[in-house]
Amino acid sequence: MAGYHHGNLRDAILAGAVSVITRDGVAALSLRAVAADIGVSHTAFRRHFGSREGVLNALAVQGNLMLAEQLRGAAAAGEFIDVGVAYVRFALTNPGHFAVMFRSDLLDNDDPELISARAESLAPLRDGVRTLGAADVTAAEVAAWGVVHGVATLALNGTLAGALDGPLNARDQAADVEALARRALSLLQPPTNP
Amino acid sequence: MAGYHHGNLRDAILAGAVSVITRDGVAALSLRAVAADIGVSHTAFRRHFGSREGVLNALAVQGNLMLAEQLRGAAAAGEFIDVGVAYVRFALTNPGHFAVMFRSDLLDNDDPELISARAESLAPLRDGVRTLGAADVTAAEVAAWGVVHGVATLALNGTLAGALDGPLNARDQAADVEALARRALSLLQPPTNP
DNA sequence: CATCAATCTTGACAACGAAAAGTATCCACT
DNA sequence: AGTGGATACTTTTCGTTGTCAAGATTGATG
Repeated sequence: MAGYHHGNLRDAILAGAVSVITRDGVAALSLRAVAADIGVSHTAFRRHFGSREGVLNALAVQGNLMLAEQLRGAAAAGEFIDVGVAYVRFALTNPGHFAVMFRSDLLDNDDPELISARAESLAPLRDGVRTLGAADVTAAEVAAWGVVHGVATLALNGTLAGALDGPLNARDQAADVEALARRALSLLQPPTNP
Repeated sequence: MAGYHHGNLRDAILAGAVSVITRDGVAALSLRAVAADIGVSHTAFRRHFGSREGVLNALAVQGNLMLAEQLRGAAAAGEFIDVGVAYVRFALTNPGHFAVMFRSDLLDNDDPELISARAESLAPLRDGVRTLGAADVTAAEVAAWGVVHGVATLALNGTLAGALDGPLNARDQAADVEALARRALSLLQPPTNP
């Protein structure tokens, strides 16, 4: 298995890249370092991804497909608010992927695979919002997506933990953020008196 | 004025960097290119900023101070929802700054100047939320900040325009996003029947 | 067992951020 | 007026990075 042909270099490179990005951010990603870790030459990735942008695109596609699956699962098991919480949970659980998925300045946004994967991941959230029966559907979609994306982003870059005094005290921060997201999302639901 | 001493190199570098980041993103920022544009050597910035991280920190501080001013102005002239819209407007008007302000992986987050500037920019938003009189104040803060930050982020990376079919048709996109943010924020206000 | 395409390596290149050491200009003090 | 020192910028060098062209190795197919 350790010969000239790696056998599963594509996945190995993606996994290595995710690990680095999770730890140090995408700016610190060195494909040469990842390759050295795996034990291949510094240009081995080019056959599979073409360029650095290709690696990030593959990561973004993979992340969107993973997110889509999570959201579909949450939609099947619960209601709208669970889909929103699942969005935040995905971001906190897969920070390496999430850090790349929306960085259009680092990606080839015309890649059909990426476009398709993005549509797939967004669909469950939009469907969930529809069940709210809001008067302004577009506004509700934007509000829901905005809240979960904003909370996820702010939590990941540490701003949320730094700014809010009370509930975010390091230990089990992921669970706290999820709970916070749930409380925030519930404000979007029309007060339950029909 | 065009001698050995530039006179205002610090501001010139910041302006040049903002321009590049606005056009091509922070990953494409080359301090050497900025220096060449200005007409100084490629290490001239080190006296003023120390390192590349120093430049980005200065940009983040500047951005937060600008944002704080905008939000204070909106708070003085309007109510909570105007503060939220001003947040989105700032992001769309100053994408170069906004792209750096929350990138903790690129910044020295222990910089006292940055910490102070961040607190200053966040205060008006938190104060505005308080006027809503929500039962769960923390949830309202997170929801409000999350919505405006999420909408701004999604709009800036093009995801919002790509995903929503209706209202975002390129032309005058900034105004459209602002209007959308206002509609989304209004969902956070308890329906006006006391 | 001979090809041949797929996969990985080698070597070279330009661009980048960082660092050390040097040079020019300005300012304060006499 | 002139001089000493601090401030602002330059030059040179270094290690690292992504990219590219060309070559070496392997496994599958006939």
